[in-house]
Amino acid sequence: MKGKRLPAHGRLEPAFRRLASLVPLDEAAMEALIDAASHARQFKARSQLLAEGQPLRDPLLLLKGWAARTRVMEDGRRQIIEFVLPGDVVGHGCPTMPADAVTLVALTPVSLCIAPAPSVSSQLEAAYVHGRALNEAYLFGQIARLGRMNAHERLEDLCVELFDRLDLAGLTEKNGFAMPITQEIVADALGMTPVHVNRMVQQARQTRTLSWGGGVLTLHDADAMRRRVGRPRILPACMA
Amino acid sequence: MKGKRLPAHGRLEPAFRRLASLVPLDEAAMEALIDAASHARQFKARSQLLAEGQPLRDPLLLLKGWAARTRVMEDGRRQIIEFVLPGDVVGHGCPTMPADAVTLVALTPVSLCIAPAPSVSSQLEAAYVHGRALNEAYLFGQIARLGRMNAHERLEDLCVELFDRLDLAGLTEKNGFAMPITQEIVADALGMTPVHVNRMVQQARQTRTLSWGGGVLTLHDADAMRRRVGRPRILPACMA
DNA sequence: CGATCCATTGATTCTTATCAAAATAGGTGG
DNA sequence: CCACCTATTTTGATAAGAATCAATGGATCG
Repeated sequence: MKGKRLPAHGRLEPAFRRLASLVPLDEAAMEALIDAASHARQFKARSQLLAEGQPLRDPLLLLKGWAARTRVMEDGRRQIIEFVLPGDVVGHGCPTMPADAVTLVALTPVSLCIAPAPSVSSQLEAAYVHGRALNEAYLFGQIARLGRMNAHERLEDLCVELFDRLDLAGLTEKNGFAMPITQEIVADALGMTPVHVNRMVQQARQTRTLSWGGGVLTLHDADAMRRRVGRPRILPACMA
Repeated sequence: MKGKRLPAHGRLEPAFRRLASLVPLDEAAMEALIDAASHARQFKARSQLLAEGQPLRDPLLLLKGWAARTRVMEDGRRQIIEFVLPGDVVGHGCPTMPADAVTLVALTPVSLCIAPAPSVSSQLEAAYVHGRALNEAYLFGQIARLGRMNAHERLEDLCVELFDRLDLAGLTEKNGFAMPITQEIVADALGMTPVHVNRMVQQARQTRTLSWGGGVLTLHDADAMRRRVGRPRILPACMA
């Protein structure tokens, strides 16, 4: 397969585009990705992609749709640990260590494939490393959000994180992006009740901070918001 | 150096003992650890061990004392992302990616050394992998704690986590352990105010759930507590 | 002995959860 | 295209949980 046959960067599959944003990928990497994607599997929303504590043979690459790692308590309280977006790799950590007590669920219809082995290209490996580092940073962000921000700040902070993450995959347009999840799911991520999320959304709409409707979320001033939540944009090293 | 010269398991340096709990270590690993520890550096409480975003040449191994990764907001709010305890390795992630916006600070006087390269022994490498996996699980635990538990549960959950983690390093006695940090620091970890932490501690004392005083924390029934917080004990794979 | 840090207590306010219900949107089959 | 069903969003009223403000008491350490 020749380079000519690869799609132009602007039209890349979002998941590939995100990886290529982290580290420019060579042809070997692209071919491996395209091959892996050709064996992708589809899952319905709400399907459990990975059971709690299930050991993971191969790391998975999310191609399309949104997923989340969640933890559910006995009484039903649910916490989303992290969102998994197109281009994210899950299960890089430790194949032998199923201690996580965390489940991977599809939040929307999802397309998944096995992540090509890092050995096919050093660029691909570097992209994985950077991806892991970014995801760790997002985890830290989630902790700070839950621990030290109020409801209003949490919502803004999450919106900015989602925007920045989706932007790496080319899944944003100007100041907005497709937001395929419900307020209830946002509540599960932010450690709040759906009712309160709704109130915060109302408030943000009134202050013209954001619009959210019809499955599209728009940040009216992403930079101002980023400043307000004290979160410098998290970028991979190669773009800093 | 011969095996005979190695200290008996029961008298191992806690940091080594923790690593050895994850994966039994061979002589090469032990020697590398002992050698690394001989170049350890001491730091005072509150010293900043790693500045925000500073790239990390070599991963560090904490030998003695407690540290924490923290994030501080502009207005002074502080969140402890995770505690770093003896035997924990910091900076394994991604040497090239300083996007973290997280700082490593000593909570007590601390002794640190450069973690021996995993290449010295496959057992050591495996121990690192398991250590990373455990630490990721602790991170997830922290998120669920902050997102979905009330103040009382958070305190209990953290106590159980600390107990289990210290136990791996042999730093517990029966049901208790040395607790070298203040309620204010616990508050920073639990996303609460020091005042409220204090109230929860009072309450836990009255219900004879725990004792905390004179730098020692005792869990009167760790298993019951573990059940109450719905947290199966997190163990490395080799001990499950 | 003063100074400082930490733990503790009380009074009050603010935030967020909870409960209940109405309105809206989306999807399906007729 | 409509009627209907279900999921989601929205609104209101109230209660619980945690923060805030303000002090006091107890240690410990030069």
